[in-house]
Amino acid sequence: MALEHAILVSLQEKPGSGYELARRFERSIGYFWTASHQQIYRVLKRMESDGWVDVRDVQQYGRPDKKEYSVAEPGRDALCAWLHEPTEPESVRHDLAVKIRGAAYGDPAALISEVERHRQTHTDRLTHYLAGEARDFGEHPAADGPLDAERELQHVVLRGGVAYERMMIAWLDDVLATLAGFNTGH
Amino acid sequence: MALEHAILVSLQEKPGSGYELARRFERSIGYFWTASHQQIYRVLKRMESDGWVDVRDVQQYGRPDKKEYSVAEPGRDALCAWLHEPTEPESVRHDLAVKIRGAAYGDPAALISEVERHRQTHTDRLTHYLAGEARDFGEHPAADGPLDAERELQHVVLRGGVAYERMMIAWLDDVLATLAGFNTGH
DNA sequence: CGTTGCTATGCAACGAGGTGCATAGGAGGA
DNA sequence: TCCTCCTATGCACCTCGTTGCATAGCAACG
Repeated sequence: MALEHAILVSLQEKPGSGYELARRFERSIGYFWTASHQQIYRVLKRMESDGWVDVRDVQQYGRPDKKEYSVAEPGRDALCAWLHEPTEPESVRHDLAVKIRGAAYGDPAALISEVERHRQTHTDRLTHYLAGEARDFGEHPAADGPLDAERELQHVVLRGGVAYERMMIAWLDDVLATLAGFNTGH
Repeated sequence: MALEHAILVSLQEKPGSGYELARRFERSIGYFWTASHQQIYRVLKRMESDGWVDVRDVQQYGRPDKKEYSVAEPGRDALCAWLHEPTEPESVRHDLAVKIRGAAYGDPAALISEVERHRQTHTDRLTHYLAGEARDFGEHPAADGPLDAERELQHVVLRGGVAYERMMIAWLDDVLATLAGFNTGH
């Protein structure tokens, strides 16, 4: 029930079309909230009919026209209200953890390549995050970037991503060492 | 599409009823894969009609009778096959991260109690994990517990949970320090 | 006896989310 | 010219998951 709010935040940071939002959900926002373009278009329709966002037709040359969405007053109110109500769920779905526990009843060695693949994904993301951090949050003092609060809050969320990836890489190394123990007949 | 597999893993570790599975999904397995009892009963029905699990009526005294499920041959095969196919999604849904980025357009101070509440939840979970680790994976050598592989794999997953909670607590402290910076007008 | 609470199973309805497909304009290459 | 790819929007269908409710046995308490 919070995709609306993720979209509101993204549109506050910068107005854009459904397509552009979908691209943002493949990076930045997408690192802690995933959404497909179908979902985004559907929710944007609802938000528009609820008056949360305004739409503006934008003609483009060299590419199809688009609809640019921006946050309307009721949308800002809804976002503000959401910030004040508690968030509980944080539902978790770690396929890999289930697989690791399940490996005891199959072939533990078969998991090694899978775990290594996940490790690679996480090192790639970490590299990507660190590059983004150096680019957007280097020592230069804000310059023409976003406001201080916006900027610092984006930065602390990014640091969370960095911490998460580092933790995962260290844990996957632990998992690999454990799996290796079975091969060498520990 | 992996609740079936999570149930298979849990039933491999120990056969049980839908109700008992629901309890397990409130702890242990539930720490990395959530499921409600309605979902579990529905999926168990399907797994039974697919021949993945066997059912046995168990009469109980002092409490209602139950159906005890255990993994059948096709279920073991399905679990083994799943272990060999790659897992990609790992879809993420971090309300709190969205809220933190959104706080720039509302009242950042309003988030402090929310973040502190989350921090408390994570310290509680960490304490709980560490207690479980000391209980189930203390220095005593396996004793009458599960097999070595099963035991070690359960342990490495638990260590993952511990690492995750520690990372979250450290990050939430970072978030709180950042939010405090706005109050003191850094 | 009625109430509360735990064990145990289940249905109905709804909304969220994913898969697959359709459409359409334009760019660039074979 | 056809093919492929990128931008851009959208529908239809189906599954997953949540919410709310219903049933029923038994225990403990007042």
